[in-house]
Amino acid sequence: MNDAMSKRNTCLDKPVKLAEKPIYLQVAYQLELDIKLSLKPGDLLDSEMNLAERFGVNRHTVRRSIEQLVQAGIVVKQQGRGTQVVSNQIEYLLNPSGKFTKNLNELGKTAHAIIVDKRILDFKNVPIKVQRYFDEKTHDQGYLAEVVTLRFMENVPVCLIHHYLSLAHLPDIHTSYLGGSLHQHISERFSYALERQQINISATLADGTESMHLKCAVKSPLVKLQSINRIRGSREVVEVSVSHSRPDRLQYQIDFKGE
Amino acid sequence: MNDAMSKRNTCLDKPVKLAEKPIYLQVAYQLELDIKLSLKPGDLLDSEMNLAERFGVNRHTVRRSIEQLVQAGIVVKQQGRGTQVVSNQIEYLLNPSGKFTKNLNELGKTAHAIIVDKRILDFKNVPIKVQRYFDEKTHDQGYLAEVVTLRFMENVPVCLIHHYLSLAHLPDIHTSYLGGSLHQHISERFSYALERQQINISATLADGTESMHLKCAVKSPLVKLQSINRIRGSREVVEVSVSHSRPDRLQYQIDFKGE
DNA sequence: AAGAATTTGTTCGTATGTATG
DNA sequence: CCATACATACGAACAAATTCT
Repeated sequence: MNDAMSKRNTCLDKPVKLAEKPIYLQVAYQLELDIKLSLKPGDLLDSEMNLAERFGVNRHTVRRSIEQLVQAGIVVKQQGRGTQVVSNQIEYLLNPSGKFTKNLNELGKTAHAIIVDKRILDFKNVPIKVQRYFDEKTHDQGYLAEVVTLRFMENVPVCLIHHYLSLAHLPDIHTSYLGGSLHQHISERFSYALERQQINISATLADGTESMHLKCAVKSPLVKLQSINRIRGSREVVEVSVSHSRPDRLQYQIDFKGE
Repeated sequence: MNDAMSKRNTCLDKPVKLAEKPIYLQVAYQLELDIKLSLKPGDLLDSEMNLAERFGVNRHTVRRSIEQLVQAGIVVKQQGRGTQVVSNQIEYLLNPSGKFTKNLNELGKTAHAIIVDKRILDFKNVPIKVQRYFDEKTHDQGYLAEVVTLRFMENVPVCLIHHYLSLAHLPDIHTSYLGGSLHQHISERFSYALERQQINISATLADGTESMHLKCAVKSPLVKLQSINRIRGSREVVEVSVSHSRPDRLQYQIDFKGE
């Protein structure tokens, strides 16, 4: 890496138009190689200071390199702890019981969710695509709760979800739900077992908010799933959720019978 | 913004635990406000140096603030020129009226399809994600047929599909299939009834080829579905297909039982 | 349980390279 | 050629979160 720095020497006679890539990209490339060759998911990278010393560059430069890897979904950082190699894409099976957290925990993955935002929405301000799934009664009442959650797997944000919830069925959901598994909370507090009725599949580009939460680049592709959840055995739609997830981190899967 | 900096003063007597956000975020917020209030798309921001002076912070700090705006898609930077407010984001248009809803169970059975390309592939050149689903026997044989089809609905191209087909089971598929429903052709010619075993869901950005065939912009989001097809009742995988479809034209849907 | 050590996060400063007009 | 503006890189110091002792 020191070759790169020689560029800064003030030798007048050398018309070196090296046109090399910036150091931080070279370091990022080398780090990525190191990770592939000698590190497993979950391993911690060497500290920024050590890496800086090893590559003979400033700590800022290393930080910028690592930032590239974060953007690429290869590592995650945590203050006070370190920089951790992330496991490969995780496969997630779509089935009628939409219990995200539970399903993943059963896969042996640590999963959790935090609340990013919540509010009460006038029904008229609910996206039309969502409105259509709620029935007249709810429509008359005029309000829905919107809860935005961010879901993590192994401390990596993978999925930003807008939940639209019927206040008729779940009166204080926007205050009582404080994170974790939403469906479990609903089941415990309201004794409703929810089940998926339908899922719509689409794709979008990450906007500013999504890129911020999901730690991905603006305009990177996201899988968009809209799922309709109703009370088991009934036709009453209680929740419509719209999720945006990073395809590089989360691979949805559908299995057809036979299993 | 200078209040923020007073935090660094070494006044021992003030236990100010301001708990404020980092300066770069405060500056970013203020900049965003400025842009909304007094700048039009296309306008250039003040230079980093001026902004640094105005906010009383280091230029690095301003750079980091602006970086936030870049990530959020609010501005773009150009070396030697300046930082420009971006024209109102071109909203990705979901065309509600002209959208086709398609159930995944019917995928691959559509009638109108044309062949874009076909060839025999050495197994080693098959994408790894596809390779893994074919068993040893096919692997030994060493070749797969790749057929690329473009599917239309109402004369609009909606879906570009790469079919990877086992030549062991479908010896002359690459010459005998001439368009139309692929699964029907396979059923008629080889008496194999295919059934879908699994679907993987992802999202990508349209590349040159895809945008050409699908008549969409390069880098527009596409739904990517990989489906694994085997002979009904057996475990033998005969076809793996990877489809890219326009979410504005084609809405996939999964229904869970109860239907 | 308290404190030290470690690691990432933020901010300042300075210098030089490179693209634009 | 020159002035301007962004890009890269170095150094130093302290803050904040986590882990270890």
